[in-house]
Amino acid sequence: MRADARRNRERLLAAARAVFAEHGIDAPMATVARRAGVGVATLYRHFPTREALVRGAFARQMETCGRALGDALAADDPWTGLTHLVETVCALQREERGFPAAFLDAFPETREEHARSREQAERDLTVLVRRAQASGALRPDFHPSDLVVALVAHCGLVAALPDDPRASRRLVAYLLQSFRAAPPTAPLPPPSGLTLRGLPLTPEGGGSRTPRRS
Amino acid sequence: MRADARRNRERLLAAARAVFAEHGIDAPMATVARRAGVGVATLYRHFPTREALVRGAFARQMETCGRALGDALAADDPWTGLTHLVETVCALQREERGFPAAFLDAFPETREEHARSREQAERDLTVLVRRAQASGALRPDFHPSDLVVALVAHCGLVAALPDDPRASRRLVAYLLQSFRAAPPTAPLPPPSGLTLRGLPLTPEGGGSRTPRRS
DNA sequence: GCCTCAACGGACGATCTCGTCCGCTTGCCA
DNA sequence: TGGCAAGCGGACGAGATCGTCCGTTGAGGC
Repeated sequence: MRADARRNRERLLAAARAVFAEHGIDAPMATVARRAGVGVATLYRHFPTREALVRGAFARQMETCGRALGDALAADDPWTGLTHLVETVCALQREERGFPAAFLDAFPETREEHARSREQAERDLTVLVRRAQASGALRPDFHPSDLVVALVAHCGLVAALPDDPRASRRLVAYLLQSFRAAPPTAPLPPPSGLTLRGLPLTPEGGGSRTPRRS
Repeated sequence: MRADARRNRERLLAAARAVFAEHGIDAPMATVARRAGVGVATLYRHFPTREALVRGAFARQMETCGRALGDALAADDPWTGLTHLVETVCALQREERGFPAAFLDAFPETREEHARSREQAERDLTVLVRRAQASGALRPDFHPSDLVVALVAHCGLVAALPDDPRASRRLVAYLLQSFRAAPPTAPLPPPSGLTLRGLPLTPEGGGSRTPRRS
């Protein structure tokens, strides 16, 4: 790859993050190109689709999410691991503007290519949850899919209120406290059964569709 | 108003709900008109802006949300009232497809016209929270803005996963349990201080902007 | 230093959506 | 029943975005 091509690629990614943060991930491709100081053709040459650009722009964040699950499993105390996992992912969503939208966009459908690593992540999460329950810190009726529910809800919150880190922190605190085992609570409704499809808890986990808001 | 005009208006509202549910509230106006079996001009005559159409389509839901706060205040037990409030609003978001997006769209900025009734709602909510805390059921560090946080987060969840009522119910249950006063929990981060601006907890509360996703 | 081709840029046609304009239709009152 | 104005429909021009095509440029191997 020629030096100028590499340079332009980096410029495009930085411009994409800036533009997505400011105008949302539906911002015109031409805006990103202009911000990067290149022509549209160059943008399309490097990233043939908007999805490829989004994926490229937030690749680092996706990877961080992916590592977070591994770190959580490796932690001495499973509850601490789970807590760190939730806080890491939520902090990322809070801090990188366009990321929550990319995260949500990535969620609903993902190519089957990454099915293998997703299944692994799924198993890891199950193990983490079981261990945390066995340690007595996590409530016994917690279901792995509850983590997905929590992350998607938090994601929706920061997408709606990107200027309010306090709201995010507050929600995370409430959720983590309600996950904690406590003596006598009312039974929960049945778990949602959501899987990790597309959730970037695995390093490759990225999205494919570009759904409109519902 | 002529009979055919009234009929068309109703048709348009029904079509709008159907189309918004299926394609999101950004669906082309022409699609709504076609679904209603009328021309675009008729649509624009009845609803000059997309916002007016959205507002009209979900007016009943907005009103229900508005009443819910009054009902909560009137309830014998304030905790029961608060619980009903949250469950009513969340059930509405869960059941009417396009409503969560409309709700979120309505949120960030609202005309100052309704400032008065919003302030009233704000006061009502504060009273409700104080009463529930005095009764011992609501945790003392709960802040009225936490209700906004919870509703927006739930809204984001159902907007992202409109086909999964179980996820919604699960989140609501976790949140309500974490709001409940319990002996010894870690201190929460500072409250977000969000207000009810635009949240349709007051009968007139509707939105004005059409923000893109962030 | 020269030459070649990878890489560039921006114009352009296609597509989509918006909101208005204007001639026609029809409900309703006298 | 007749007339008229409220109401209707669809064509249309403006504006925005997409993604491609093609002539030009300059990076890097020799």
